[in-house]
Amino acid sequence: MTDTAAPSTRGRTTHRGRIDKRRAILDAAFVVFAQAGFEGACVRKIAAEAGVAKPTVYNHLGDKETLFRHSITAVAERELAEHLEAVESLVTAGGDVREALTDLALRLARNFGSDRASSLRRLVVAEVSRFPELLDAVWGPRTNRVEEALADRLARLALAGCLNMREPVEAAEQFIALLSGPIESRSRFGTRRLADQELQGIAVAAVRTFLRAFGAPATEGERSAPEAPRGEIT
Amino acid sequence: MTDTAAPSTRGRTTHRGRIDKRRAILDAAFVVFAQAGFEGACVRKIAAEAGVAKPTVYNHLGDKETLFRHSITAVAERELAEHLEAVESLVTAGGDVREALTDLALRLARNFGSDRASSLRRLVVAEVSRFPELLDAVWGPRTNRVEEALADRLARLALAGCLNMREPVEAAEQFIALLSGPIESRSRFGTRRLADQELQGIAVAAVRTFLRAFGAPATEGERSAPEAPRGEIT
DNA sequence: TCTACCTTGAACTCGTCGGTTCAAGTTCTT
DNA sequence: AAGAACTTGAACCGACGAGTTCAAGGTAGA
Repeated sequence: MTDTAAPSTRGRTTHRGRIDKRRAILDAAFVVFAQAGFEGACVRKIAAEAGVAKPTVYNHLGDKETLFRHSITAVAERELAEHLEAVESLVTAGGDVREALTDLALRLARNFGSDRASSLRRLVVAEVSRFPELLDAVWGPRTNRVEEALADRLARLALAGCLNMREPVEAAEQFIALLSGPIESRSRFGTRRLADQELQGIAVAAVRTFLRAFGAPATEGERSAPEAPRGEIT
Repeated sequence: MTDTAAPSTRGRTTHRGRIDKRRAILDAAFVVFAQAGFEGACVRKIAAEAGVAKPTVYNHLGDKETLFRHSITAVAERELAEHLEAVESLVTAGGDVREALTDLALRLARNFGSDRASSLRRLVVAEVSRFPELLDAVWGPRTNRVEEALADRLARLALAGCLNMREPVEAAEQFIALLSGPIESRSRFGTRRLADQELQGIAVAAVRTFLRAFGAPATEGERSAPEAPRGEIT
């Protein structure tokens, strides 16, 4: 930790080391902020975690506030991109709807349940009164961008006859809720790490309930049919 | 603000004023903590908000930490009691299941959406790493007590043939998720105050989806029947 | 080799906050 | 009236943290 500047980055162009240090500072800042909150974190600790001197931190990102903003938005963008990518990949390429939805649910659940995601959520919720503009970076400008994208996909599935719903945005909202709610609850606000098996259980349960509510009439026979085995994914 | 000690509390019995002051301090502490977080809040401000001198605060509740704990648990207990009371009142006394569930959902939604509740949630989420034991006060010792109580009620409804489910705890978890998820999302983490009409819409939508998934086969005709008007409660 | 930029560690300023002390009331009890 | 308990304002202390300054290197490019 104290030894920085891996020699591999030496022979590069001038500003290569700078960029590495900036990234290290941002990463360290997120770690320390996530653990202590904005007020509780001190810049000395961030500098130490980044393996960098304190003036260097102020040299790269002037304020503690801007440091906070940048470190948050950096991971928020990565997180949002992952969620969106998972949602965009929801297609019915001839396959089963339940399978596609379960796949999506599992990917989203793993994202939601990750340490980075829960730390990010905790931080933003905690400091939303001090930094209200961070909501836009994490969720999107006006409404939740993940829900929007999911609503688009669900609407196409409904048009294709694979689903049965009137309000795709409402259905998307509830799909996300069926996932994130239990994850938040069981992980006790991100305190307890959820095993992958538990995430699978939550995802399967969410999809089961979702399809019971919004499954297409064609596949309705599943409702009274004997349930698929519950714990694991087949 | 600077003028303290409303004369109305003067002529009481000796310890009456103490209790009033203690309560005022706890209330003020919650307000200030909710707005600034644990580290961000300073005792001077709490004392000022309570209309009380700073030593009085330390006289009643020694530490800043114990002050925090007490102010949080006080609010949390009231909140939890309200939720539990709402859940306990879920009975099917001959009436319609949808009506009873909608009633419950609306009461819970109004609780969730209140300023106190979202502030409480924000605070606990923010400081859960510093005060992990507060989760027990807010949620219950091991699992969410509201979900437990709701699971009991749902199980009885299922036994009475009004609902159709295998895992009442899972159904309860999802019912709560269908409520709290959209409320959290639409209120933007408690930043925006939700109008009562919006809360009604969320409650009705949650119950609709829940009954589509777990409604008893007897009332299944509702699934393809024309929807009830959506915005308001009839 | 020279120069310009970065980094580093340490010290420093300045403000704030948690917590205490104290003398001077104020109110209730006896 | 006497005394106990509580409150108050103000001052005080020690600690700590944000942000700056500075002299001493280090490194890259010309």
